[in-house]
Amino acid sequence: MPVATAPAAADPARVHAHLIKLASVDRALYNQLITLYSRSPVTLTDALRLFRRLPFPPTHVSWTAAVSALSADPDAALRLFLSMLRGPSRPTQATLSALLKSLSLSSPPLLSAALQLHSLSLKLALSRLPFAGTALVAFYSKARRPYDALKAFDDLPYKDEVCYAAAIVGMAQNHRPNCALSLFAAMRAAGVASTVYSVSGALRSAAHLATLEQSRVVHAHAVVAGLEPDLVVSTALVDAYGKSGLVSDARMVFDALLPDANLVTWNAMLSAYAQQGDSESAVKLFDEMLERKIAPDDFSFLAVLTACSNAGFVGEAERWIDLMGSSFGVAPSLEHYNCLVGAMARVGRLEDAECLVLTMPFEPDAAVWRTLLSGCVVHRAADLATTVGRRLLELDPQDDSAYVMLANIYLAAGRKDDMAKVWTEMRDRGVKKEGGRSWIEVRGEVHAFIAGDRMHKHATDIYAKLVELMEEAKTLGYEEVNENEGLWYHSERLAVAFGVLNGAVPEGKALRVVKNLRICGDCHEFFKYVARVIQREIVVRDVNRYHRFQRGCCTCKDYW
DNA sequence: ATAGGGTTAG
Repeated sequence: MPVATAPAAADPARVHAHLIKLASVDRALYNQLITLYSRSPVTLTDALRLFRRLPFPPTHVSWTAAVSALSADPDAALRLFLSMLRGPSRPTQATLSALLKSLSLSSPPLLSAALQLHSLSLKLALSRLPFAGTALVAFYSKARRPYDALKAFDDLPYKDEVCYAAAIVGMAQNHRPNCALSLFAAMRAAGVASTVYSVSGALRSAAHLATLEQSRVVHAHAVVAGLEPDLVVSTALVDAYGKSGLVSDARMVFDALLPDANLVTWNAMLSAYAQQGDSESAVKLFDEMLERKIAPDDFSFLAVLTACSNAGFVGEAERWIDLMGSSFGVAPSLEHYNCLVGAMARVGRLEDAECLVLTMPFEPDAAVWRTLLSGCVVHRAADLATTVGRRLLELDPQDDSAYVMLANIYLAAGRKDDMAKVWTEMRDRGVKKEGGRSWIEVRGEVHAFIAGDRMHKHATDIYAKLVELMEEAKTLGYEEVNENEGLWYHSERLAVAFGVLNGAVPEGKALRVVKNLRICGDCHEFFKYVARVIQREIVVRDVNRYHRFQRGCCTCKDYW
């Protein structure tokens, strides 16, 4: 072995000289050396020097190795690529994929350069080759062009596990969870092996949809494929179960990998508790994290503070804000303060919350005003809502939720004229109310509802069941807050009524509904009674958190 | 020889 005769590693300059002597006898070795040196930032300049002083004219492999070495600097990589085109060497799919990767690292990704590269690769008949095609899929995904990414994927005549993974992850990144999951299913149907990449992409999508069934299906698949021990896969599992409301399953996966859990894993578990408003478990886990010498980051504190906010623990939230900067060196951000505002608003300390918003070390953004306004909704503070709503609409006149909240507050306060003004203003500015949508998973199938819709094939049964539930709830003491018939068929009610229909959800199992907006106050009240009527748990995940209705109570303690 | 895909928050 010639390498065995190399001088001792203690003298890197001599090792270097020796390696070059070895390489000069073989072009392949020389090109490999460029790559080897480019792997570490310390030797990166050596890699480029090697390329410039090649003892032979650079081949397409040398060019590709050099482009790849420059991937952290897209402009330089691009310039090098252009000099390649001026010479006799033609780019291959390897060159294109290296350059595309580099272009995707720039923020924002260099789209126009990539488009030119794409057209060049079409001309050279490279775009349908696996490496170039996959690089295109990945590039368009990172450039937020999911449609182009899918087209590049469809163009590939042979789809291997890497391009499937790129497409699945790309759709997950671009908030196309249904698309990502059907790609995952298609991949399995085509007999293409799943990998840690495709599985984590699918799990991220299942997490996005909060679909328990899909999380379980992908989990089972990961176990069979032997991918569960992978840290990223396990972390994605913790997150998917957490988001789907199965905190105990999330914890089981978490405990199984505990010695290896990294910061991201701990944060995923923390935010699972936060979404349930389970601040005791969140804080307990946080302490365990410290015992294991994992240093918390801004994200960890955001999870803990979200838990405090959801639980309405003002004092706790104040302590954490103070502590994170003083004891952990993590400066609180506006988002952290937003949680404290949320905690105060939830428990009805609206003046304190307003004072905090005006005096905190950050300029409040629309999200903060929205938090405060939603506190005004819960506590029916119409006067404060007027000023808060104005500030919010100054910052974001297109925020449909602001108009809706204001109108609801005025309605509850009997100020019909003010309410009418809000609706008029909304219409004049061309703002459309985001429709409430709810969905429920039944036997692996997702059924979606919008308020008042009769699109479902069992609509008649669903409405009949709803009336029945209503009557029974009333015998237990349920009173409608507003004599407003519109509430009767809110999307979340339709979803629950469907879940109660014969055998839709197995006996004794909780009904799990996901809603795109905040759950309506009257529906919230109604579900407390329905849970008693049907004698099982109703779980609703709205935009903010989980609500679990059991024995006439909700885990949010009516703070939300 | 060179080259493509991953987890928390929004």
